[in-house]
Amino acid sequence: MDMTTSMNIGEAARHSGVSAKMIRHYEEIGLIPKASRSYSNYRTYSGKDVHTLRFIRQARSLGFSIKQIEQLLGLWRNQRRPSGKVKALALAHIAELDARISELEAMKRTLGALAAHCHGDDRPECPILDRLAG
Amino acid sequence: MDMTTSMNIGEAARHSGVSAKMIRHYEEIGLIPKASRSYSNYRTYSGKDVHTLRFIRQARSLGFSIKQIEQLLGLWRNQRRPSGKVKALALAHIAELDARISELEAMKRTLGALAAHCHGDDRPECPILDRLAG
DNA sequence: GCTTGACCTTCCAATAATGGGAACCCGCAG
DNA sequence: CTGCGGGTTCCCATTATTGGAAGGTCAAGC
Repeated sequence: MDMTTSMNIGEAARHSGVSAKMIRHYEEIGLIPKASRSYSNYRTYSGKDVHTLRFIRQARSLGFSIKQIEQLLGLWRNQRRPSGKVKALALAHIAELDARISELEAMKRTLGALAAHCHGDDRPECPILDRLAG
Repeated sequence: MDMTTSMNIGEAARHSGVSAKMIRHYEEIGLIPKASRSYSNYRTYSGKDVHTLRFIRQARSLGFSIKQIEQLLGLWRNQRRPSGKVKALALAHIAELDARISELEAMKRTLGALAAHCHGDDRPECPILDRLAG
């Protein structure tokens, strides 16, 4: 599949790992440019487009938001980008991940401690409910 | 504030830590029963209602979903509940938390490794973008 | 008694990302 | 001609929460 291969959205989806639904969605919100259309109004994609879609999928799989991916795409396409900007985006995202992880771990810790003290049998008394009830 | 104190939604919000918006929402989706209304159609809440709202807020702060909270409320209100059911809910939620934490940590690990190898200066080459580009 | 401001009401919309489905069009094979 | 496997658009649902508009109500102050 070279850069001039032209394919329908289904093929582009298969080759990129991004669902056809999402490809249309990304176009609609402007993350990717509007695809050119065939005579019968079908969207057509090139190998380069598929490459972009893979980039997006990879970024999504690392938890980047669409807005962040917009930035990343811009930097990717810019041959004169300073890698510092990319790194800054990555570090900011890592910080967000850390914040979310901390939140979840705090929940887990609290809940784990409560569950550890719950008999978990047929008796009704339960420190978990007691805590929730404040 | 005893169990017979009657208050408007704003007060109930202040006392429970749940926003008035969310109280209305919880009523709408059936998580809490429809509040009784004053002559002028204002929702009225008792201290007991506020207690329930606090319970909900606490459960939300531990990451329980609304559906899970529905279950928890049912168990809380049931004097003859088996604590095993509560514990099962808690453990299931802990498992979900674990799964989410693992996902986020995998992202963080990958991204951290990539960032570590990025110069982060004015030069354009960047292993982060290289990885995203596949 | 009237105005003002704080409060309440309902309804509608938006967020982030994705999936599901209906109704309809297109092209090819049997 | 029919059927199937694409494609198209449009609307809806998810999860929890927030924002706002347009309007009714209540208490205080003048």
